[in-house]
This record gives sequence, structure tokens and C-alpha cells, in this order.
Amino acid sequence: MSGINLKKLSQELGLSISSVSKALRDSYEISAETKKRVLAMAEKLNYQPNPFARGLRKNKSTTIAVVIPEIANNFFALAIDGIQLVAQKKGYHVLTYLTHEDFQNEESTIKHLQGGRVDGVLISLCGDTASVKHLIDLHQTGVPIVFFDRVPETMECPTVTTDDYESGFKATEHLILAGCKKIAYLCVSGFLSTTQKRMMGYEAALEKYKIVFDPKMVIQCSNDNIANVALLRKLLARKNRPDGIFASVEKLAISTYYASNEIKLKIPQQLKVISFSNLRTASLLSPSLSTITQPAFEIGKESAELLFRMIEKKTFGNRIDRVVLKSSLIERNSSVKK
Amino acid sequence: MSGINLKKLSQELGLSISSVSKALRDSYEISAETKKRVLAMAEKLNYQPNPFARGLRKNKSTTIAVVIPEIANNFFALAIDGIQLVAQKKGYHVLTYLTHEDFQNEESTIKHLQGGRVDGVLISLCGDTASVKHLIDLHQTGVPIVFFDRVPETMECPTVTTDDYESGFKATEHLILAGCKKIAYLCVSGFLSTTQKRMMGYEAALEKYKIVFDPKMVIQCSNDNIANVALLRKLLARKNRPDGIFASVEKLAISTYYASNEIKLKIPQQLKVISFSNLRTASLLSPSLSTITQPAFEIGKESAELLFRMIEKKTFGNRIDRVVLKSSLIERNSSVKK
DNA sequence: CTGTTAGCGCTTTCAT
DNA sequence: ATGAAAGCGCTAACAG
Repeated sequence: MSGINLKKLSQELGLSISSVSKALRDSYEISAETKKRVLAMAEKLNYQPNPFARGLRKNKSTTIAVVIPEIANNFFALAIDGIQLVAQKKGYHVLTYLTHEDFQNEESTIKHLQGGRVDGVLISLCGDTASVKHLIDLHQTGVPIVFFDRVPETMECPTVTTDDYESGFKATEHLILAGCKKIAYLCVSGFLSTTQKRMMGYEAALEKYKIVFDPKMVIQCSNDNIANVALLRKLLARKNRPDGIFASVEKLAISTYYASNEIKLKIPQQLKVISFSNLRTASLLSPSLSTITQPAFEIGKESAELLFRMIEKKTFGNRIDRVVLKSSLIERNSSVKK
Repeated sequence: MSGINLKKLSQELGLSISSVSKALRDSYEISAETKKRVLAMAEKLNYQPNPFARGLRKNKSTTIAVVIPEIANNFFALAIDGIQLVAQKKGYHVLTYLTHEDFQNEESTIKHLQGGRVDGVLISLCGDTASVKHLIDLHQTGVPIVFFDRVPETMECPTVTTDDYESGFKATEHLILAGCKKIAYLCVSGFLSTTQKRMMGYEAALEKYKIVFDPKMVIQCSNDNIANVALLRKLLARKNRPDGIFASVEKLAISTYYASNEIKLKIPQQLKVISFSNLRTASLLSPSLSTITQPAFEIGKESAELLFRMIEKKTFGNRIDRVVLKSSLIERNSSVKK
């Protein structure tokens, strides 16, 4: 591409290709004098090594892949930010793939990674990932994998998550202490590890405060926002409607906001809401929304650091690291607090 | 890496390497029978071609780079979404790089792209990019470049932008019609094409309504949010304070919101605000904020399509395409509207 | 229709 | 301290 390669460089310098290569890699076999000349010429001609040739030869890509369900979502955007920071420091390149919560996409993406395109993979599973066979296959070809946030239950791989159980508990308790008696739990996918753990925390909090768990208060939503709003409108319009909402993802809180608006239900007077959210602009959200905020940037950073440790030590996830970070509850409105 | 390559495949099948290669690429030279056998075996052994070998041989990476200032920002996240959509459809991989509004970063990133790692580059310049020499160098090595949103003035390359002048005009007019007499324009970097064009629209609107342009009402902010809030607090506390704010980027509207809050200035009663914003959750923003929303997803899509057209036709941006999309003004509060 | 061969640009022994 | 040569896995010209 660039047209300027080792061959041209060496011709220009009157040296052999291998000497130039060694000089550029600061080999002890090359005299200081020659090194200086080579470096100067490389700089002058703006030489950049061909990454494909190097990758082929060294069987190394200096590239990692990040596979996430979506990007127009502050959590994942911040996580990528953390990942990029670490990758850049290590001199690695980052390939980004979006699955759009579609298992087929996830599967084919992972398959394409099999040829040695990347030295490691960071992934957060999509909502309907039922099997992890594709990931096991990839892993067996020797590619280290770190899961973050949405992790599989059935694979012995390093993971970086937050305290989903605890924060589910705290969120629910927060609503109970604010006076709620009937708290609905909104989730998108029953498969997700996060969904499940948050729900366990929800159930535990109900139990602690002697509130009977009602399966009808667990609302399984979809990725279709319009359908979700309709579903929630029905939920909130019924006689025995909830007085508290715990949204396990941000967009469900937003759909709740829309649905309440449509049927003139006042937040927080008639309905209290708490939600997972990583909007930097959370303070501009309807002030009645309290939020659970995950350390998204740190999750990205930790995951990437873990992955690079595996890449460098060539341990392909045999060692099971499980990093768990803490979320924080941010109260937006004192009237919600007891 | 994967361990399974053409050599192994061909041994398994009792064929030559090149026949297997041709069969996999559906060459007319290979019998249907053989093709079927090869395909079956490739499937069975989970063969994936080595991208580095192929890239080296064909001098093609099937990869593009996206270089953006930041990602935890809905505009760029949505743009990436659009880019990924197109890239995925074309079977391309996407390398993402963040400059964090730092010119040094941008420069070294572009330099690293010189070795043939990518077949094309999509870039939105960082705030302090004064020179585009690094981009001209890259371009001259034959890598097509498309600029989106933040584009250089001095380079003959395809660009995809929005109607910054018009939307700057409309935003300002919106405030004027809402009764504002002293409108401040908030921007981050004077170098940016977007900043400049929006400001030209701002000035034109003032002129149309016979409001004298006051240079002191152009507030140059930084990337430091805390410093910005302090700066705005001072602006809003002074006697001759503005009664309208036009924020050329979302985060400055947020800083305005904080600053007003601190000095108990009521929005929109005492201060009307309009801002560029691409938050999906904009309706949850303080309802007094009207916004100008760019078609971020479409910008990404258009840019990528333009780039792929160049890659496929091997025109390296000699042809000058300038796509301009339309932003939309979304009024959040009728009290702001006249 | 199938096989042989050269070579993409680089690193890495092994000679000199 | 420098150079010659092999080879990473693949494709494409050329032979058969």
C-alpha cells in the first residue's frame, strides 16, 4: 500500500533487508552507527511496517476485538472508552463489533474471529444468547476471552461484573423505604446474568420487608420500545397497578416515563422509579428518577487489563479470574427518600 | 493460531493447496463435486482463512478505521452505529480509535494507519487540529479518507456534514422569537468547521433581527467541564447577563444547566437555552431545553457508503463529494416558543 | 479440471 | 556486524 517497505529502505541505504529489519528492532547485532542511519532514513521516508506481513510472520495481530450488543448506550460507550485507554497504552488496535442483541450476529462475528485476526476478545453477551458453543470453539483455538457485565454461567472464563445482586437489593429497598408496597421489576432478557442476579436481589429485598413476591410484577419486556411503552401503559393503568418501578435497564425507565405521561400518572407522587443508568447527564433526567450507576469506564479498563495479562502470559483463561466492581445508588430526589 | 489452514485441509482431502483455495473461492475451474467435498470439510474442521496471509497477498485489509474525538457522546456513538451497519453488510471490519480531542493522538493514530492496516479511513477531526499534514500524507499513500461532521477547510476530500450554518441560524432565531435580546454563543474549539459555521448562522440571525453582535457574547469554553461551569456561572451572574444561550455542543448546555442551578437562575423563565444534542433521552432533559438534533446515524451511514464507493472504485478522493444532511429543531417547551 | 510455483513483506535462524 | 535464505498462509499465474 504505502509503497515504502524494507526492500526500498535497504536499497536506499545500501544495506541488506535483514540488517535494516534488525536495526529498526534495535537488535544488539547492529552497530550504533548503522542504527542511527537506518532510523533516520525510516523517518525520512515515513516508513511504517506492514502489519499483515508482521502478523503473518509472528502469528500475532496486536489487535483485540470488542463485541457488544449496542453502542448508543452510555454504559457500553463508557466501557469502550476504558478499553481503548488500556489498548492504546499497550499499542494494540481495537476492532469493534455490534451484535444489536442478535444471537446470529454474535455467532457469525465470533466465527470470523477464528482465523487469527485478533489476539484476544472482550465480550458482553447479547440478550438472547442461549448457547456459548461459538465462544468455546474460539477459546479452544487459543484466543483468550474476557466477559464483562453480561457473562455466561456455563463457561470457565474470566469475568468482570458489578455487584448485580447487591444493587438489585438496594434498589428495591430504596423503593420500599420510600413507601412502595407493590414494586414491579422490569427486564429485557431472562437469559442475561445481570437480569437474573438483579432479580434475585429484588426478591431478597421483598422478603426482608415481608412483601410477598408476585410473579405478575416481573415484566419481561423486549427490544421494541414502542411495544414496551404499550405494555407498561397497560400495567400502569390497571387497578392493581404497581406504585414502584425497578427498571433493570435504562431504556425501560424511559419507556416507563413515556407510559406514565400518556396516562397522566405522576412521577414520583403516584409512581416511584429507580433504574440502572449510566447517563452522564443523569442529573438532567426527570429528577424523580433515582439511579444505580455502574462504573462503566472502570469495567472496561479492568476487562482490558485482565485480557492483556492473559495475552502476555499466554494463559488462555484457564485461570479463573472474577472481578466484581461496585455500583452506586444515586438519589435524585429527597422526596423519594424516607 | 487456529491451527487449521489450507495445507491441513488439502492433506485431509488429498488435494493440492491451490485447488482447495480455488474451491473455497468458488472458482469456475473446480468441479462441482470437488467444491462440495471441500466446503464440507472446511465446515467440519471449522476452517477460517488467515486474514493476515490474505491481506498480505492481496494487499487488502477488508478493514476500515474510524477516528473520532470521543465515544461517550451520543452523536459519535450513533454515527458509529451507522458506520458499523454498512461495514458489516460489506463484510468489512471496523477499527475504532479515540483521539480524546488531542491532536498528538490524532497524529500518531493516523501515522500508524500508514502501513496498509486499513483500506479506508473515516474521521471527525479533534478540536485542536490545526494542521492536516498527517492526513495528507496518509491520503497520498493511497488510502481514501472521508471526513464527517468536523471537516477540514483546506483539504480536497469528500465530506459528510450537516447544515451547520442553517441550524445555527434557526437556533438563534428560535431564541429571538422567544423574546431573547442578549444571546450568548457557547463553543468549545474555534478551529472546528462546525463551530465556525454555526457561529456564522448565529451572527446572521442577529443581523436579521437587528441585534448588534457583541463579541463578548461568544464564549470560548474548554474540555474541562468544571472550568466551564465556573466560567458560565460568572457569565450568568454578571449584571449584563445573557437572557438566551445557544450551546453549540450538548455538554455546554449541561454545564449551563449546572451553572444556572448554582446561582438560582430559572430556566426558562430567566434564561432560555437551546443546544445541539443527540441524546435519545432528550425528552427527559429539562423540558425547557430545545434542541437541534443532527441525523447522527445517517451521517455515519452516508459516510461509510461514500467511503466504500471510493474503496471499490479505487478513487482516492480525487472526486469531491460533499454530502450535507439536515438537522432538525425540536422544541421542548411551548413557553419557549413564540 | 487439478497441480506447481512464485511471491506478498516481514522476522529469524544460520552463515560469513 | 552484516547478509543470505527460509517460511508464515494465502492467491494467482502458468502448466499440464
